[in-house]
Amino acid sequence: MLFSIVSIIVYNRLGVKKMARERKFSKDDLFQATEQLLLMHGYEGFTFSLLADDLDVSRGALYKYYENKEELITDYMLYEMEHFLTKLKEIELRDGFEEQFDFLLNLIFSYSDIQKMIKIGQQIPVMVNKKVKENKDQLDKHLLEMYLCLQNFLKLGKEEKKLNPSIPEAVILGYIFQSVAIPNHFNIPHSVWVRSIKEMICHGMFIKT
Amino acid sequence: MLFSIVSIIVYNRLGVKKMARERKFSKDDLFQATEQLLLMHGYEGFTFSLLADDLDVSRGALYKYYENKEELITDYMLYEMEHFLTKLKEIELRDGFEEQFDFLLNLIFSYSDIQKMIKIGQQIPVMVNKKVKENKDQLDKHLLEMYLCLQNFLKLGKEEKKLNPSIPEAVILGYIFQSVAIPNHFNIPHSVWVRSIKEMICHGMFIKT
DNA sequence: GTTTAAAGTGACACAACTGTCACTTTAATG
DNA sequence: CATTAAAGTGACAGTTGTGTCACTTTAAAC
Repeated sequence: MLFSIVSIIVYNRLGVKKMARERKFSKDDLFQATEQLLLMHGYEGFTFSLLADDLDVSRGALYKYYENKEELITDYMLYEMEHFLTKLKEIELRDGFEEQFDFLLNLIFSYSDIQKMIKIGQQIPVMVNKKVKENKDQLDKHLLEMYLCLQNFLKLGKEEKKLNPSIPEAVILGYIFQSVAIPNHFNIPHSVWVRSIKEMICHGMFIKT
Repeated sequence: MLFSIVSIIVYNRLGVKKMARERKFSKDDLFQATEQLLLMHGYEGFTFSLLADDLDVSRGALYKYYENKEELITDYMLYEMEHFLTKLKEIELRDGFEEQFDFLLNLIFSYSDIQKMIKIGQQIPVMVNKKVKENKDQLDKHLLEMYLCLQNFLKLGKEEKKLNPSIPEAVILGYIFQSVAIPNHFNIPHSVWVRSIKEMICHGMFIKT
């Protein structure tokens, strides 16, 4: 059973306000630690023991909120995805394709681990329990919503006669999202890096002829 | 201690030829299973138990060849990298930048998991034992060699006045390698997929003006 | 057939993670 | 100050993985 993790105020059977003992960690603490440990150890390497140590609570305490790690991880992903989607929808406020492209690229760079997280999400077995299945279904719904939003973005690019029509939309979107995963082994300054990435996405590696 | 895994013929102290019992699995069986399980479960999820089950031998038998999974994994990676490098060096036999680019892209698509494997390689702790450290050092040497080979490829592109000089080499190479990792969610046919990716890398998503 | 040495087995002790639960702590409420 | 209920704890049993080792199996060599 998942309890309200936001509000500490709860009500007993008679509807009388009661205050519980103060939490040792906030929802943000929990999700931040989850993210960090997931990226560090991967899905199979992530454990409640690691998480409990990181948050400085006992392992048992975590089971008050989640029955197992799948439930926690999908819940965290849902949280991240909802934040990302909220931001992404602001793209429609930008005028013109190139403005929207700039916006999208900056957004993706500020959520640069989303690609890794999607992969980790795919590793989670569906049949763990009902809650996990619900979370995964919800995540799929959000992914679809994201795709629809980005289709509008590409549609604008085509209307403005800027996009090469012979390249499938899926390739363009995949290419844009994948770009944040390119490892900057030589520590090229961030501004140069982003500018170069943008140039590659727009015009490729060849000299304009 | 790592024994010869290639030849079954061994010699005793007096130099007399002796034949050992036949192996239940070949080096290829071993590495193929290792690859598959690594890609499926990731570094931390990979275990000797899984591997032994997959090869249909006892766990104990594996310890005859490798002291631990780090030793096995780095050995497998070295093997893959050496194969890849051998193939890559054939790039110099191709005439002209565009020919070489075609060759490189095809090669990378045929080793499409190399990107994932490099990431997994980074997760292996260095200080496990001497053998692991040696393998990792050797891997680094091969990565450098690979980079040098690719620098020649880019140099040719610049000499032929085809490459945009304002884009850092690391970005171009990063893009080429990363492109195989773009997930083909909509199952676009392979030939269309590769052609589109190539078009993106060469000229970007914008219409040529 | 006997010898030899590698290949393979299964059991052991140890360590880590899981899920549960009775119990303690805390702080607001009455 | 007694009550309440959530927050948190630590111990327990169960499972899975680790590394080792004495032992058995195999097949060539003599």
